[in-house]
Amino acid sequence: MEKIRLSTSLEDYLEAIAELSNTHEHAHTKDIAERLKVSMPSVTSALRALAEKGLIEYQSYTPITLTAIGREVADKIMRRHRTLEHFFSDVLKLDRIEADKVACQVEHVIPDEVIRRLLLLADKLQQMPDFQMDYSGMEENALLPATVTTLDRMPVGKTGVVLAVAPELRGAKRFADLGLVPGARLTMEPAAPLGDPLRIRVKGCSLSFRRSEAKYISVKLIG
Amino acid sequence: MEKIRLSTSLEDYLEAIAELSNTHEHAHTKDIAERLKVSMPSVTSALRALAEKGLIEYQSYTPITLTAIGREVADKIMRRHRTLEHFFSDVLKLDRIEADKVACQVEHVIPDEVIRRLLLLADKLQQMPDFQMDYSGMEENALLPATVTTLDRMPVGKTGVVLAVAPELRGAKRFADLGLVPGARLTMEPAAPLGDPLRIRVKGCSLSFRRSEAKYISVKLIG
DNA sequence: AAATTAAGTTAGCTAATGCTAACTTAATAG
DNA sequence: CTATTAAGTTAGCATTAGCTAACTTAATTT
Repeated sequence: MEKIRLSTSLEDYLEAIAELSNTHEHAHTKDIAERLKVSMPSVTSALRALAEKGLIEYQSYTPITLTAIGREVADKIMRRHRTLEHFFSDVLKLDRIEADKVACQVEHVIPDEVIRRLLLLADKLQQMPDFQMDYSGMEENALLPATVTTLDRMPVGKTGVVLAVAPELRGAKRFADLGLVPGARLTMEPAAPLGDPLRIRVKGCSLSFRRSEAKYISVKLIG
Repeated sequence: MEKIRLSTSLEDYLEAIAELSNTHEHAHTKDIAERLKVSMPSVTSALRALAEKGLIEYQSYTPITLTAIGREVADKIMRRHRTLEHFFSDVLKLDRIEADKVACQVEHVIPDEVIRRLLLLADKLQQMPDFQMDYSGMEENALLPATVTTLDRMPVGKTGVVLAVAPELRGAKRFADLGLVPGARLTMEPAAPLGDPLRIRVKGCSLSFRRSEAKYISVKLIG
């Protein structure tokens, strides 16, 4: 089997066709257009493209049918979609509509392996009956809290947890040996007058960085 | 402040410029091209587009600078990126490079609210020292397991957990009252000869569906 | 300072995806 | 069995985003 590369939008069309041919007798141009919120001519050209790739049987003014391969590809797309939707709705507690919308976007760009892991995570969490997430807090319009930043932006006196040290940082290994590893807790110490060589405290020792170096270190603020 | 709508690719360019102007004196066309793996002329036209939107200061053959707004927008994009990267690398245990790559794709299509929830989830899990995920199992090339499907595709005799019942299903409420709610465990019973009215057992009672209706019910297979 | 090289730009092409307006086919209603 | 309407298509245009080839500007060598 050759690998069939579909663009985002062709994946959407194929998915819509598959779903419509489940519920209705045939997938109609108009229904596809409505579902994907595009014009009918856009659908027509998408159909031509899908037919060229052997995913659907298509001739003008004639009902559309999925080929065997088309069916297979569509199934996979739908499986991916449903898995993501499940994660968004059951783990992240988005409402159905939102979960569907996000899944619809993300499904085109996320590798299978990541989906597999999301599913495993969802499973695991579902098997822990005492696990309860509270996602409330300024709901809809919340600005993304600035909890994840880089070291150079961290205010003096604050404490954070190291998330990652970019390998591009010169001497990253050396710093790792000194305790600057993901998970380590660090505190920003009062800096030099100009604010450039900045100092942090990690596991008892005190390290100093140029501000330009500090950009390479991701930190999650605590408290 | 007017909301600035950036395309996926312009977001990438802006992000690259912001990162380069952190590490290097200025962001150079060539460096941007290399980082994003595009040709230099592509960069030039992107620069023009960004300048037009007031995000960068740009004149031919002259060093690029971010405007105040550009800086702000770039910061937000980078924050989103880092938060996703954090989730993928620390929760889903993807390696740095993969986490970065996936974040880079997903960041363009996922709403802030979802990112916020992912961050809250990551936090929570990090605060549970005994929580350990095992994502192993045919690593890289794993096909996505078909564990999430729809009811109509479920084999006879198998058991599954209801994930969701699409509101489009006629009589969804009635079924919910009978126990068909997310989380409920169900078993597929032997069906009629033609396979059409299919029967399932949920919490002691037995329900039957037309195959076309069953499409609306998402199920995760168990075992 | 002239010559050479590297960086950056312009011009002009292609492909994907969408649109509107105009046309053709098929379906439906008298 | 026409006449009308609805569905579907074609033609032609616009935008985004990328490319190569050719040119211009800036930087570097000698």
